Amino acid sequence: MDSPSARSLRLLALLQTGHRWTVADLSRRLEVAPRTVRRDVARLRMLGYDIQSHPGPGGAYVLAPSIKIPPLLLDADEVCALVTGLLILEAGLADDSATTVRAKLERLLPPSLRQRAVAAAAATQVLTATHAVDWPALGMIADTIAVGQHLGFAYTDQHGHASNRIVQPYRKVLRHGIWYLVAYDTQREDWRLFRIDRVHEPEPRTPAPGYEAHPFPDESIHRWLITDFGRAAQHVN
DNA sequence: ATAGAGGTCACTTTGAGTGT
DNA sequence: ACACTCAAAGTGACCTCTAT
Repeated sequence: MDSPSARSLRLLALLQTGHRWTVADLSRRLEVAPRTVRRDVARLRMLGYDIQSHPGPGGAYVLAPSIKIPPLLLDADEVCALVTGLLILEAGLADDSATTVRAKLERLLPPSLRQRAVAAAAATQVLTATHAVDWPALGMIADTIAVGQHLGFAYTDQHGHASNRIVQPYRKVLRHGIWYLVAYDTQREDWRLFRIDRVHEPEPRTPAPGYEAHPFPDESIHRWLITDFGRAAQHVN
């Protein structure tokens, strides 16, 4: 049996089809009693969704035709957590990408939750340094990690020395507003840490035939990042 | 007569708190 | 760690009222 939240999400998805749904139809589709369907409808209305009903013969539930709502169902605490997370990200970024995401989220939320999102944003101040983020590069790195490709790029180290690298990317890490790439350098045959803002012209590379990916030497990437990252970051490539 | 709205009650499930 | 208790929430059944 679905949890109440999961069932409400399914109910919302059914209503979004634009069809007129009787309680009997919905109770069959959701495999719950009609009374439970009505209670779920009431819950969605409390969240601000405009679900219209027509008493009497031929009556049915229908989502207000002017309302276009995505299948997004969050409670007030989850909205608060999500907004806070975006604010932390906003504070660490030099561009407005997280800000626009938060604006879109607010537009998608029903009124009562939108009020919570706005309140959470207005009441929160995050203090941190900001750094420019190369989103296309981050996206490309994520893709290459996901599909097991290598990454080729030009790199300028902290001393201004330029070099060309081909690496097996492992993780991108955000620390103090700076994005790093943890990767195995296939030419130097060792693990390296790269600042992504010093990476230029990254492009996916197909690994050589027979190449076997290097597993990260420590089974706990998280522990490594916590205990060794500070030292490693001081000697970043 | 049909169908949605909503109140009440009993039962079940779930999670927190407590004792051993 | 485990068992037990208890409160809260969810659910289904039954009912009455209202609108068509």
